Amino acid sequence: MQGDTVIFKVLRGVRNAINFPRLRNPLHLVSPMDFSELKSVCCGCSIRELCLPAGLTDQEVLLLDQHMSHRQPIKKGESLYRTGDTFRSLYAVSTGFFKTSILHEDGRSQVTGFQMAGEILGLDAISTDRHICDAVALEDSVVCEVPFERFEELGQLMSNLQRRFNRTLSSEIVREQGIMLLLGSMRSEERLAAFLVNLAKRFSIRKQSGSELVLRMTREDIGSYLGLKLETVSRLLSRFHDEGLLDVHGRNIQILDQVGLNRLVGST
Amino acid sequence: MQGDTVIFKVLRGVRNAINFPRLRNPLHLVSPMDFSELKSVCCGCSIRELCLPAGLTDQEVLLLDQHMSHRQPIKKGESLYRTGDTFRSLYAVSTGFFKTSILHEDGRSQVTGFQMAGEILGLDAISTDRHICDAVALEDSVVCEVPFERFEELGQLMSNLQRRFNRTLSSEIVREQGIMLLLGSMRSEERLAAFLVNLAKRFSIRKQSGSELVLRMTREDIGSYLGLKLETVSRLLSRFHDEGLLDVHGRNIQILDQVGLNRLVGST
DNA sequence: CACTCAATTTGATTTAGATCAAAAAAGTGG
DNA sequence: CCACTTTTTTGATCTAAATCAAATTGAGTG
Repeated sequence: MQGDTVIFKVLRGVRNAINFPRLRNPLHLVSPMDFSELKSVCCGCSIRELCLPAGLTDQEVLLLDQHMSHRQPIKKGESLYRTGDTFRSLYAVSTGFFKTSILHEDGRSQVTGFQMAGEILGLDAISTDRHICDAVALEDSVVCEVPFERFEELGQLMSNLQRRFNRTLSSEIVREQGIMLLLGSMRSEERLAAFLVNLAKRFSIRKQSGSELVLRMTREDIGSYLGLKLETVSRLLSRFHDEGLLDVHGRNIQILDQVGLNRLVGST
Repeated sequence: MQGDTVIFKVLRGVRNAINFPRLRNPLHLVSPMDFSELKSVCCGCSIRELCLPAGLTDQEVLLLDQHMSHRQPIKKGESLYRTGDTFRSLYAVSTGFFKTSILHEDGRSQVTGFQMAGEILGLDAISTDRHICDAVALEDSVVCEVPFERFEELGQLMSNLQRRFNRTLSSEIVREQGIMLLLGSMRSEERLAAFLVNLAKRFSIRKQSGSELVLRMTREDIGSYLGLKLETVSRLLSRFHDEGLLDVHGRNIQILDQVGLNRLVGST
């Protein structure tokens, strides 16, 4: 294939250009390349800058690419991983929408996040080598698998990548702190408003409309995420609708008053 | 000083023994050593195994030591850092007790954690280079400052350290998920019971009594952390006392029925 | 030691959101 | 297209925890 030849050339360049320190076990670098693997997962990806490759040079991205597995499709409703599964890989959402939820012993469960294109799944599993939550696709999706052992080795080669990854992990800590604040000290309407504003922001960063939201999750999922019951979520949506903040048609929600919604989050 | 001489010898040994790859800028390794810095912060530390050096070899710990700043005392009530401060260092609690809290724009604040010996402060700041919470000492404490830039370089040298650090970050993510579960789907009594059980466990790991807790924080701090009002915390403590689960004398709390307390967390 | 200020406890009352219930709407598959 | 399940909405009622209020305890300071 023509494409592969080009990439091969560039790769040779990368090896020479990047002045990386020697690995203790550099076998995976000097072994003959498997061309079937050279799918250039990241290089042509439209959301590169929102994902793991963010901030890397083209050459570094190419090196990262080499260590990624194929893209993997996940059908709506399927689990990417489940609680207790041994952890081998992180997953970057390429397209689609996921939810993660933890299970409490007594059957209760709580949604801990919704992930869209560019966001990383599985960061929590690094600590114990086992997944501690379930990741379920809420629509037909595609993920990029990142075998973590290889990724850690690559981090040793590319300080740039490692630094970015430290930030990725730290950002997840910050995100969760935001939810702690939301769950611990906001009233129901503030929570829902914050949720919608956040969702809209993330959609618009991805070049999708920041006002026309198509929710992929049920009211129950939203409620679980926000520490509310589904009835409360439904009532609040109706109220926001009545107040002219939103236009609600089932899971299609249009934000009519961005400012008003933002005011709800910050105040009271 | 005699002590320094010994350490110096060992350090020479370390340099030769550890077969680390070359750094792009290895200046800080070959520059003449600053003996005043050689305090051996970690090596003799009793909580080494609970802290950043966990799992490192003696020689690796010595190398880490070389990159740490002095121990730094913090008086009760003082801030280690505040929201908005630029991030330069992580801090490992050596002795003492801290709380971290985030401030909402509208003045509301929420306690996001309590940190004791061996636990790391500042992980959330990596993402933005600014601290996003306040860290306040709840008793006279001592912290070990870990300049983060140097630490990242060291991570590039010692894959072992970097791997451990990835886990440290991931553990923090998991810890916060636990709190999300607590805030989102537990009733007040379960929250408080979970809090006490967790505190007791962490004390006992540190060779302190796992049943005689001396709380360093106010009822309001506890409430803020658990998403409850201080009156509720107080009432619950009184109730647990009446039910024979605890012996409560102000901030001195003795756990009388560990099993009963654990049952509260898991069930209902 | 007494004084002051902060923290804690306890009681009475209110309320936000949960729970229970039932109808309406939207998917889904044969 | 129809039968069937799941999801969503809306109403009536209940309750856990918040709020308001006041007394009590405790810690720190001149």
